[in-house]
Amino acid sequence: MTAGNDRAADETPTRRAKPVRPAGGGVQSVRRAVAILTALGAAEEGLTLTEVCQAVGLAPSTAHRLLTTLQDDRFARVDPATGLWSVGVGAFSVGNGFLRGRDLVALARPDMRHLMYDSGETVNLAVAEDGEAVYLAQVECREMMRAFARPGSRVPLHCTGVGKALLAALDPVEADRLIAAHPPAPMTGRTLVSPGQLLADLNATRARGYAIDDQEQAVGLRCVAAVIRDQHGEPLAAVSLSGPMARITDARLPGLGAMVIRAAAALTARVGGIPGPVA
Amino acid sequence: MTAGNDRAADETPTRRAKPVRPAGGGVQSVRRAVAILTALGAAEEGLTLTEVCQAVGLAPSTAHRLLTTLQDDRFARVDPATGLWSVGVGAFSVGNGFLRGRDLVALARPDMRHLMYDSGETVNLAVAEDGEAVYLAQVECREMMRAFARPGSRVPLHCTGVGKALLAALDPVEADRLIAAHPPAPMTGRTLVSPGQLLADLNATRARGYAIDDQEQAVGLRCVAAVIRDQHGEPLAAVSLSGPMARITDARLPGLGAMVIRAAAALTARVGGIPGPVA
DNA sequence: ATGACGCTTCCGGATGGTGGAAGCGTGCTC
DNA sequence: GAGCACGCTTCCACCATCCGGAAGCGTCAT
Repeated sequence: MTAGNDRAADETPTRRAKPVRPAGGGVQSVRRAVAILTALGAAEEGLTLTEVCQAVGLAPSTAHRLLTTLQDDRFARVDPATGLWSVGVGAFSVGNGFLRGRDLVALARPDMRHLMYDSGETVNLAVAEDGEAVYLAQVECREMMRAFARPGSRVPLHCTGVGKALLAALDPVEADRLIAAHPPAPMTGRTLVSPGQLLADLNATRARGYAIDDQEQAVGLRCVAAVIRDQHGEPLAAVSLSGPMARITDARLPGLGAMVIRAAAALTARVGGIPGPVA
Repeated sequence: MTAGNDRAADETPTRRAKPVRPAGGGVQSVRRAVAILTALGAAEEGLTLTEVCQAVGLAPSTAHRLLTTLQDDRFARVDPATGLWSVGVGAFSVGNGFLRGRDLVALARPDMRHLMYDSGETVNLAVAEDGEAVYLAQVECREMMRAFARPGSRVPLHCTGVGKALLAALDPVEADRLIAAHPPAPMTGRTLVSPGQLLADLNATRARGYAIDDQEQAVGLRCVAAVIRDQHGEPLAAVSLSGPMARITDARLPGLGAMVIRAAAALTARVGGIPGPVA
């Protein structure tokens, strides 16, 4: 929306030199509260009041008032001993409401567990959202060394198993648009950064039925992934198996790929989807 | 929700009576935004603007402005087709930050102490790990004779209150797998060793809401236990009350069971969990 | 014991929020 | 197909609400 901030003549010389809205019309205090929550959510261990102030650029009194307001609703909490603020249960409960409506996660969980038992590797479920993949759920394996992806965290599409599985299942023009909008950034030395390489890999993915991420996101991490489709045959989500190079060997790839394809097919059926019009 | 909107028909002639802000002790718009998010999170399928207004008692324009502000930060989202508002990815991502630093032991301690005072018996907290139960924390009662479980120690699932509470809450195939992997060993003359007995007891546990260990782990030791669930409704941990036969009499069992159920429910809420899909 | 730092509370001022009303757009009914 | 009704969205003037400087207080380190 065009921020119509130019209506008031603004002739007044003593006017604030901050006429432009940071990001358009909104409710300032709500926006600030959200920024604070986001900062808290990104923090590893919790933040002191001063750190919150630095993170969002607010006066201590303002930040404190917002924090205590959030605290009243359990959206934020403070450890009295350390004075560290962190995300509260309320935000967690509400955030999990995001998964409601499409009970994908609830439906997927049993299949994910079975897949974890069959393969012995960590299973992830992710959806595409705004040109990135968002992890929705994870079933961790019991190995000492295992991949960890926090539900809710975002990763690029071009360098992850789930991302490439989703991209490969999209309409090509849509995929091109997404790739153009989010230029592939190199994460490791093996990341596919040129559109040509990436498109070739997506073709291979389609042919093979599952995507392979061979240390393209993180060194030493491999995964395989397959797509779950909705009732129109369009990609809805992706499941992946991920683990260290030491366990996900070349020899195991076809077997793991078959497992993840089978699980994705089961999930597609479970959500009432149909296999896509395969080329 | 009795939306206590008292704006109309107030006694306020023209002047606020300078209250001690019984409920206004925060930032109004933030509080309202949080209320909206909570309403969205509780909704099964999403809410129309009008429903949001009714839920939180706001004017449509105000609710709309708050919603669009939240939408800018991805805390809320609207389906253009249906006009239904729901919780956005941003809230999901941020909310999951709660899991970092969700220290089950620290969160549980107050409730455990409370439970110990109410019951007069020793309280234990345990999680399932690799087919066994691991004690995480204990609040000891002040009786001379009391059960002792060292935090960190492992016990079998089949013969302990916490273990059976956890088993009973698991997916049946999962429970079967665990029982098969860890064949029930007899600890006392009363230990349930046959799978049939054990499964029957797990059914009884589910029906009753709490597990009973009647000298199945150690002679003279009885306990009751109930399960704590995570955000998916899956078992996360269990709390138990344990003591000598002399004090944990048949007559007290139902009362103690109710207490342990109540404590487990409180803990489930505290960790952002939801009650499981009851059978 | 003294200082320094950071958290919390308070308060006047004016910025930013509020909600009534008008303006659409859409989906029904007739 | 026309009209209607409902609900979403934008606009605007008023003023309640929120902002942030400053003072007060507790805690920790020197």
